[in-house]
Amino acid sequence: MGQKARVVSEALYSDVSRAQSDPIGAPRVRFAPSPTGYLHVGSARTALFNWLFARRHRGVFILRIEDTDAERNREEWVDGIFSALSWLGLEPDEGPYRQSERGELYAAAIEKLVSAGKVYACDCTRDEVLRRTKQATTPGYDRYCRDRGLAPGPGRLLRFRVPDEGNVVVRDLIRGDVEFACSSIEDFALTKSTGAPLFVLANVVDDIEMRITHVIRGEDLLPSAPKNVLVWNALGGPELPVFAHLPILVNERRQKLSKRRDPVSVDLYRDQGYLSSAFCNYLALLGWSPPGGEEIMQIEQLVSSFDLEDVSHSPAFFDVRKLTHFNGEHLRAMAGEEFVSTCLPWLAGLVTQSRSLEVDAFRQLAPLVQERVSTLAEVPEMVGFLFVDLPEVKEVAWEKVMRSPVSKAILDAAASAYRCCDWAKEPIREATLQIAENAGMKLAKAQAPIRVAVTGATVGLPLFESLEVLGRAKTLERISAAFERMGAENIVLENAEPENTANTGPEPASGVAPV
RNA sequence: GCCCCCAUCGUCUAGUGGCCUAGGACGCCACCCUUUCAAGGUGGUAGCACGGGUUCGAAUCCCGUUGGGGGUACCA
Repeated sequence: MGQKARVVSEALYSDVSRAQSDPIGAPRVRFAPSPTGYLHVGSARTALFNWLFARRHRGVFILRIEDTDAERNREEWVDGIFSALSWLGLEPDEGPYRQSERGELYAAAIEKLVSAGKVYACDCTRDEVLRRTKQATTPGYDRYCRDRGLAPGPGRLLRFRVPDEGNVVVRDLIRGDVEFACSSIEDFALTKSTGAPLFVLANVVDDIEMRITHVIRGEDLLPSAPKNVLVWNALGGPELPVFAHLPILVNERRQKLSKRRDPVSVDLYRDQGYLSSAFCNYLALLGWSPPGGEEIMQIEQLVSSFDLEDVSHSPAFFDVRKLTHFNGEHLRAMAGEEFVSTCLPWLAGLVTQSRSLEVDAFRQLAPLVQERVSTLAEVPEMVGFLFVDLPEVKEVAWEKVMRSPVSKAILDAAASAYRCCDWAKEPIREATLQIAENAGMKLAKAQAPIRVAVTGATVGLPLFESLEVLGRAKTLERISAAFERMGAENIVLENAEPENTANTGPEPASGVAPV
């Protein structure tokens, strides 16, 4: 942050601290999305920063739907935004306001600007403007209608009369003062030719009316900030708001996240099993870093340490791998019961018999699941073996460990040992260890065929705990099913004696892969 | 084209002139732990875009270059 920015922010922060003891001066911020059907991750980050700032300084977080464009205004388009915000826990203190319901305000503002001569009517068609722009000296619109004295009316849009000289200074908490020469700003349109208000107008009218103190938004809006300032002053608004233009979020090609090729909908992450707390945590660290350095934080910690002056300047890449790591951390930080109830909806598709029985089985293994998953979506696969009659054995798993006489011998031994041992984790482990020793193998290697027979996979939850919860009957049933399949595949049983691999040729021992 | 913003490991970042031999986190690699897989622990990998200044001293301040990005609608 440059020297200028620091000076500016110090001045503003003294304002803020004054505001804390004076509710009338408390910061008022707004998140102002347009209806898009879903919440974009970049928008979510903007909403989060606004919300955090408001919470941190005991201010007010306002939600305003910028739906002045009638063609893009459908009710379901806003519902998606509401539900995503609510999932994230970013509930507004005021609103939602809808610009489509605030037409009188804009009409009054237009009236005011017209009578003050701040705007003028223009009846140029887009083609005409485009054609003339090419040889014009001014940027954009060539001011053709500026002095024609056209009366406002149907078919004529209203343009802002940008001063010929001077600069517009945008005070930005993150970037310092940004100056724009008036000569580089075109006479922009404030209304459509139908008279309908455009974004630049409605946005400023509402910010004034809602007494917004801090405009926190994406950097892509920085070029429109000088226009906002111009209109604000023309409207005779009170003290200008302070801007804070957040660095944008980019993809791996360093371009603004696009809905066409990047996964940008917040819903997508919710549906993939990410926790809103982890999502907010990760989003907060995109462009901001906590003074302490500790990255894994709950929402309350975010609120207590957040500040706009710690926001960085450069675009940030949305890295789903780091998000996933954060999610795992948040999952593991949950209380056991909370983790169980959070998982339940993800298990709904697996329920076969008695729900309470299955929930109970899941609850027993949940602590082991909890430290192994990084998204909720991984849960069903991990415990699926509990809820079926016979597991679906993955072919690669079968190929890898079951095509061996040694494996068949282990299953054979396990079948008899498991028939009589006490059915609990420890005795099962003891019995299995005995089998391994008899076969001259490590426990790690010997448990593999049992795991495949019982769960269908080479990796999974700790085996003996899994067997205990599964129950003796199902365990034996699965082992014998695997045993029979091996018979059908002409895998012969051999002695469970310790073998001398040097003499038995290349086949047997190497047939069991360590898993 | 014009206007504006930005520039530290692959990524997110700490760094506000000496504490920097540049710190942390994700990822990756190795080892430890271990009933598989994770988790956890330990260690490692890798960076100040370039060129000029200012200064006793620059990742840090200034200028320029280069590179990247955003904006440029009767969308928001």
